[in-house]
Formats: sequence, C-alpha cells, structure tokens
Amino acid sequence: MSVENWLTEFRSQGYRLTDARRAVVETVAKSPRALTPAEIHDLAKEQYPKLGLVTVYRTLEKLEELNLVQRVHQEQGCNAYLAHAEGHQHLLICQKCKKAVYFDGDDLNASFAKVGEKHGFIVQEHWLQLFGICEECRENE
Amino acid sequence: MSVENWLTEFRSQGYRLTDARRAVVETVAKSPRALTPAEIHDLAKEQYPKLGLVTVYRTLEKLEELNLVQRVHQEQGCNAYLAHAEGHQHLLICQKCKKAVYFDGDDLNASFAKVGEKHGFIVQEHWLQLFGICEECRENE
DNA sequence: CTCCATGCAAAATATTTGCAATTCA
DNA sequence: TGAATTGCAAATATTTTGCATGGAG
Repeated sequence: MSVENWLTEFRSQGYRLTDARRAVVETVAKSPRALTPAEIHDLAKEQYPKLGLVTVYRTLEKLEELNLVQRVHQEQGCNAYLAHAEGHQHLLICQKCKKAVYFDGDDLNASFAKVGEKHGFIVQEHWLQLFGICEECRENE
Repeated sequence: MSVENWLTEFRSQGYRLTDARRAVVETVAKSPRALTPAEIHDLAKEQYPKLGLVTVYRTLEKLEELNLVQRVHQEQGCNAYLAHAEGHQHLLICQKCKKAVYFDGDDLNASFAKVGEKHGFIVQEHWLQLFGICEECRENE
C-alpha cells in the first residue's frame, strides 16, 4: 500500500491530514526496517522540523488501529514499528542490518492447529518471526 | 527442572543463595503462567515480606542469564517471565487464563530454513507463539 | 468558523543505578 | 571476616495526559 493510499485511508476514517502525520507515515513507509518512536521522530523531523515526539506516538496509535503499521518485537525491544503488509503476518528479520521481510506462511496454519489440538487448545492466533542474516550482510562480512 | 536444581545451579555459578532469591525462584517456578516483575514481587512477598522490587529485577536478570527463566512477549506486554523448559522453545498461551504450555516444534525447523532460503536469509533463530483457548477455559464458559 | 490536531510541560510507568547496611559462606 | 546481596531512594527511560494554541476542512 502506497503512502498516498495510507493518507486517503486516514481521511476516510474522519482523521485530518496534516504535515506532521504525513511526515510520520512517509518515514515509516520508506524504512526497510522497524523503527522506534524516537527513531521515527528523529528521521521525520528532517522533513517536518516542528514535529513533536508526542505526535509520533499518537500517529502510530492511529496507524496501528487502521492496520497500516504493526509493532515488531525483538530482543532489543518491543517498541519498533513497521509498515504492515496485508495478509503477510510473518516476519524474517536480519540480525545485522535489521531489515524486515514479510513472508507467506499460510501452509503452516494446519500444523499450528494440530499442535494446539494435541494440548487441548483451539488456536486462534500465532506469532512467528524468523531471525537470521540476509544475503547482503553475509557478502559484506 | 525443580526449584532445588535451580538453586543448586545458582550456587554453582558463584551466586549466593538467599531468602529473597528463593522466594522469587519458587514463585516463578510454580506459576502456570508468565508473571511480570511487579506480579512476582507481590506474590513472593507473601513468602518473604522484606523483598524489594529491585531484587526481583536483579534476580530475574540472573535467572535469564542462566536460562532458567524466559521472557514472554504478548500483546499486553513484553515483560512477563516464565520458567524455562529445556529444549522446548515454543509456547502455546491461553488467551483467557494466560496459562502457558511449551510444545516441541522441532519438525518445523526445516520449513523455517526453507522460508529463509527463499529470501536469501540464513535463519538462525525463530520465535513462535500460538494463542488460543485452553480446554479448561472452554468448559467454564 | 468549528473542531481536530499539535506541541509543550507535567504526570504516570517502568526500569536501572548508587550506596550504606546486611547477610551468606 | 570479606565479598556478594539487599532495599531504599534517586536517576533514567518510556509513554501518556492536560491544556492552550494553531491549522484543516
């Protein structure tokens, strides 16, 4: 989903389009890796210097609500945000450059359901993240 | 691994055995669900009233280092700790009672490696958690 | 012109650190 | 006894809230 679509989606929910929000959205959208609120603030200020950290928090909250952004949990912290890719809930994250790639793991759902059954659970959600080293980072060793 | 084993492990690493640590260890060990530092503090104080929250943090740090405890990430927060089960890194968590069950998903490793390959990654770690409703909670509806 | 949105400052949370007193081995 | 451990208080770090001003529609 492009930045323009995001902003349109924003409007259609009754929210206003402001320079502050545009800066946050564009920063997250073009980042290859998940960013913390503080990082977003730093980067987006280059585009909109008046931006306050509080607005970053509030904008992320709305973006998450609209499913345009998702929170990413890693060892280093659980407060990084990444542009959401529809239908691809699984992440592959490079441990070196932190680049995040979505992948389709729909074929895993059946195994997950089976595991749950074995333990008396009805599985409703899952959370899968793979960590490794990407090709680029291996080459630049 | 039993509480006594934990405490022995503690000793063998050069750490001292204290009532405070014993209270923290026993609280985490006997809980069926992951607990936050504050929750551990509350519960463990019943056993050792003088216990300070800071000691809970410091003890958890050591327990994590010794791999006796693991941090659990959920929507509600990322600061809950659960007794670690050796070799079983995957969790099945009840969304209602929060009970956590480890399961063996070693047969998934091959699929994970393959997914990584497809995207140029060499997968080194993974993180999988399933969420659902356990049998007990379904019965008590 | 009317609200929604913003940024500041301050409050609320969560976690870490400095330090004197305590306690295990 | 000596060093590790503790709990308090204070320092940090992170996130949220109150409120007057500014800006989108």
